[in-house]
Amino acid sequence: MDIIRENKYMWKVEKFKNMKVPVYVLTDSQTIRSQEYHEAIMQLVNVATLPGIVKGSFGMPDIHWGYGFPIGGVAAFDADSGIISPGGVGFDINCGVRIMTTSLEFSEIKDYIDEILTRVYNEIPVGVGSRTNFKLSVKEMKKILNNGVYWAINNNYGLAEDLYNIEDSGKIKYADADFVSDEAIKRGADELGTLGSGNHFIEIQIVEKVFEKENAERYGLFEGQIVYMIHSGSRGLGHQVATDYIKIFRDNLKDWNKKIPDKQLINAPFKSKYGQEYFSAMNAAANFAFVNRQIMGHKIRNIFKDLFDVESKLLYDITHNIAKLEKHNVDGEEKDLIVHRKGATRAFPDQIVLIPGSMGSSSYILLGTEKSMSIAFGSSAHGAGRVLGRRQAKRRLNYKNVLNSMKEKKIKIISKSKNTIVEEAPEVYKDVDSVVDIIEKIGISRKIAKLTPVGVVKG
DNA sequence: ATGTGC
Repeated sequence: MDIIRENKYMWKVEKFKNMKVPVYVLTDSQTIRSQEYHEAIMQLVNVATLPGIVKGSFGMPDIHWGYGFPIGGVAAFDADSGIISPGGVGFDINCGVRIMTTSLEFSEIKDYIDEILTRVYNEIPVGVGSRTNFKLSVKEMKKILNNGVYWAINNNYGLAEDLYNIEDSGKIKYADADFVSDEAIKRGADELGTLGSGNHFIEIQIVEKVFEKENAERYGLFEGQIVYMIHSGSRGLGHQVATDYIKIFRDNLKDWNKKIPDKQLINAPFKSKYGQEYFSAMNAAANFAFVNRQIMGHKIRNIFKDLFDVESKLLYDITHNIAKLEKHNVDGEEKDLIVHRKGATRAFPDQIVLIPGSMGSSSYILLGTEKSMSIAFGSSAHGAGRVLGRRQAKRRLNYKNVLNSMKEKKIKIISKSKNTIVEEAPEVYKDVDSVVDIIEKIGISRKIAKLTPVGVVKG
């Protein structure tokens, strides 16, 4: 397999064998040859063989191996002749990031970080299997799955204005709860407003640096400001939807999937019965995830209101695990496409892009660009990308050292699991600053603000 | 990511 240089930050694998389009990887010359890239690029090659794929099989700078499709991959399929695949979305449907801003400066809250973290930890269930102590009825769950954040606003979990600041207003219209299994609904019924574990987090952060003053001001951002970020998804409900439809496709679309180069790329024609049913269920799970982050954001907003008498503003909430029906210009022709972004963020012109770091490392607020539309269907990266697997992390790092380095950086942390701390330590990820620098140099997003954590809640 | 592994 030859990887050729297309330009300074774009690499190409020409079509060979059954590939319908080339592979394009957006990154610099240092990372392109690394081991974790090699596996991911092989997966992008496999994706390039799938029916109806348009233009290219794209890798963002943070790509690494995932189920079927790599994490950090973007692939768009013709809505009429193409496919939809659960592996191209990921198990955590609508895993995403929410950022909320306050009018506070760090100096005003620096003595209260522990108190904020303790209250967040006490009021929001975190960790593996985190549950609320109430169970929603099936009827209520279906309302949530169909109406997304509109349900939350109607039930006093937030302000009406929040709807303007969520991707798709927190409600994807193609959702249909009738295609979500009883089992998935059951799993979700006591998981609404819970963080989960792994790379999910709640952080209190400082705006460390503003890059574009005018744009920062437009969004009410200033250096020294306190903001908070939530990184979470659709919990067990989304996981169950993915599991259910992978099985449904296996049971019912055996012939259709005969030629896929990897079993994990199992898919359905988008316009088919099974394709549409997965699309409806996936969007229902996406709405659940929007509400999940809405409820956590609302609770933290109330904690800040109670402690400091300030109102927080939802700046933006974005997903980085989803397949979306979008119109894009391909070779001068407007086409309806089903754009799979798995560990990739939509980055339309002038739209907020959020890139979360991990524990000790920084997070970023960026803006999408016109140029991103002409590269990978208006997409950008979603994080730093792992360099160490969970097992490797446990072998090379230990809990005390990770905590000490957090302490040296003056970052407070509350966590449910020692394992998670080691598995999600900053050292386990690529340097987020360099990933962000690359996406800015490529031109798919522009930096608006860099955020540094002062307090972290982990599962 | 996940009531963490078929």
